[in-house]
Amino acid sequence: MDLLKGIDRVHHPEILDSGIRTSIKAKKILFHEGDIAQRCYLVIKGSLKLTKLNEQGREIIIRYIGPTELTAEVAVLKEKKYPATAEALKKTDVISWDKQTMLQLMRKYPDIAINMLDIVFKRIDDVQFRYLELSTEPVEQRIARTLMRLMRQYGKKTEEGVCIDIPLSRQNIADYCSTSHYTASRILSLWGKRSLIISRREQVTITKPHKIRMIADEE
Amino acid sequence: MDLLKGIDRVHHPEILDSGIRTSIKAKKILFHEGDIAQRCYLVIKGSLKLTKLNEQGREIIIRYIGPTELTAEVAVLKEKKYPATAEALKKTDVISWDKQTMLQLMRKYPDIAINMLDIVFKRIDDVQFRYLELSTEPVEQRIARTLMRLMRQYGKKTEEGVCIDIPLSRQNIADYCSTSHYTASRILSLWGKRSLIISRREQVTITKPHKIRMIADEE
DNA sequence: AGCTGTCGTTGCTCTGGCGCAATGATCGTA
DNA sequence: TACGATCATTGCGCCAGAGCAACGACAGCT
Repeated sequence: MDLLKGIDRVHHPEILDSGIRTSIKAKKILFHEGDIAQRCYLVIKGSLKLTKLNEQGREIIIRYIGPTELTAEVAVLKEKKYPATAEALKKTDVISWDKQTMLQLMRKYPDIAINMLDIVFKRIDDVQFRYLELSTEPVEQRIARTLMRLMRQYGKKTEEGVCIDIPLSRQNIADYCSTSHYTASRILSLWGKRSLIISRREQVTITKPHKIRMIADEE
Repeated sequence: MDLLKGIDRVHHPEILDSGIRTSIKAKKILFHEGDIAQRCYLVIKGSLKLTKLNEQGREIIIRYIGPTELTAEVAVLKEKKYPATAEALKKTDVISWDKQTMLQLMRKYPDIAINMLDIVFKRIDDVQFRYLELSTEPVEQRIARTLMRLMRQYGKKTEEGVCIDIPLSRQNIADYCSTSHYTASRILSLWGKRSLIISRREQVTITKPHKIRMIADEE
């Protein structure tokens, strides 16, 4: 639990209970880009997709958010807008806090504030790195890196390989690494033929992680 | 002064004096990407260029940092690395604080912590927006937006127009909006012929800001 | 003044990847 | 089980922009 790192387990219930537990149905929107940020959210179960739209209505995926991850931290400050839209991929449980409650918590447990800073810095690092990637790496490499990222976040071992356990269309992959669904499809189907992955409708299983990693050229 | 917003002027000297004032010569490096972050910096006079390198050694510019702006906030947390390299464009004066001092300050003046959060959230917003831009807008538009940004940050009124008052080569512009210096040169020289700008060696003056703004297509 | 090195410009070529169109595969629903 | 809707695949043409090469302009140094 990123937010509670370093805090004695005894206090966890108090902290979590001070928020409101809600459940969002699959494909429902939790908050919209541009709305005034009222609450920040911790995902307990399920998954969110965080996206932004440009003026022409093209969607890009900022990231996926799974259990134990926090989002909309910006809600702790006043008069801020949500910088992106969050949509539930499946039935998703979250705990949310409004500004006052979260600030009180941070005052009582300063580690929460530190952890939040830590989360936020990691976020910056992440976007900046992906920005660098987008500037300088070709699509194939970006897709490979995206699969590696998703594998680490959502990978489930199966007898076929590591399955990325969220609904993941070619369009989603394209939106996540800024390409077209045509290109995403072409590359995935190529990798499928080479047996690096098994690709089904809205689902990818990685059978040769090391090979994908080589294409990603990490480090 | 972003960092001191909302804090009584009486306390400013104490806060600023608790840091160390240093001067960096033009073209000298203040900190390197990847080094352990020891201090965070407030620019008083002059300017910094913040860059990242990819594996192949290609440079991208994250942003320029001018007076009253803060950088390397990440240094308040332990064991963090500088996420980018900062180089002085000209002789630049900064005030810097180490982790302990800054944390003490934040404890004594909680507004500093709030302001820092605010700065950091603005940073995320910024990168995410530029990421969206890079994904979806053509080069010409990105260059126009970059010029608008630099104009707001470094614009000086002259009789010719608004001059961007930092050394700014075509290569710099290219690194800032992820294109090649060839393309940057072609576009700037086109705009020069249309008298939207006056472009000299390492210097750009915008004579028709509204036209550039139209190309940037802001809002 | 002349030399050297950096920066800027521009014609040319080449290609990564976009987007259309057509088709096939699979899902949910009645 | 049949049908519409969404998702995936692939051949094809096209073009924005990268990169090379060659040259010009200007700055700083001796």
